[in-house]
Amino acid sequence: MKSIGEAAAESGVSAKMIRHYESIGLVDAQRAANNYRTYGKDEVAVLRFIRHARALGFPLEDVRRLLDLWRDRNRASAEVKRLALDHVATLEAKADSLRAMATSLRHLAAHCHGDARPDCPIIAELEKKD
Amino acid sequence: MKSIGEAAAESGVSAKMIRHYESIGLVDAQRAANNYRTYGKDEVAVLRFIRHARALGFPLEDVRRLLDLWRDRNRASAEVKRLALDHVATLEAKADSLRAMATSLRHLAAHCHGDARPDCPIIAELEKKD
DNA sequence: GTGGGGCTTCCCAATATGGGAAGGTCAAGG
DNA sequence: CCTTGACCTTCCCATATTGGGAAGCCCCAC
Repeated sequence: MKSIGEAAAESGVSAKMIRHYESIGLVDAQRAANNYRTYGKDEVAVLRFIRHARALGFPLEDVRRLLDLWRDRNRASAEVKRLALDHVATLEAKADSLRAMATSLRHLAAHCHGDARPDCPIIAELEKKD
Repeated sequence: MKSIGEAAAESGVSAKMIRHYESIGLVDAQRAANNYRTYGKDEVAVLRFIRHARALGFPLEDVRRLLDLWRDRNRASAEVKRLALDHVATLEAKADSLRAMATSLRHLAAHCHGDARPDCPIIAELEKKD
């Protein structure tokens, strides 16, 4: 049985986050006689799973569903796939939005002298009346 | 002189946000005898400026600097340009990060049957040991 | 038995936006 | 004159995720 520090080192999830995930019901922890949390291999595997899902940008509520599906041996892979593709759509929408901002701003900046003079199309765009 | 509701309608910034921007010192408001906030054309122009900057993804701290530069008639456009291009870099980094997640996940999903069977490469990836 | 490192809980911080309650103000209309 | 409704005020709370830090307990090594 590992302490929270060991579980953190093994799973790559900070102790702080492990406690947080427990507080929102994503992970379980046994308690030793001294009230310290203890973790077995299963819990560490859950933590690693969460870390991987987070690395793919899944919000914690999605992670919760993924964990449920993971534990469900009778899951339909269709459900996992739907969850994943919905998330992909969300990611791509956000990426598109950010890239659109970047492109607009880059165009504006391209026309800015960028010297000591005050006039600047970026500022001009921001102060437009529409 | 406009009320906060009128300033909101004219600027496209919600009354809630106008109050918030005031609380963090981005905007100023005069008070009428009844303690209601009042706004002139200048303040509405500031609010519009903020909305445009936010639409380009500038965080409020950047907006604060942009407002200072806007008000400074002796500004060097180089400063505005640097701020903008730094922000563009941030936006593109985030967009790239999101797109990388989307691409990985899309590849995983492409190999998922997506039927009633439980086995799924997405889940398999998440439970990997590394 | 003391020091240090790890553990506990609890509060606060950041981001930006909004919901909603409780109460003040004002104009219109019965 | 009084009510009603629309607008304003302030204050608290919520969202999502991660971290910093304090105060205090636990245990091992020296």
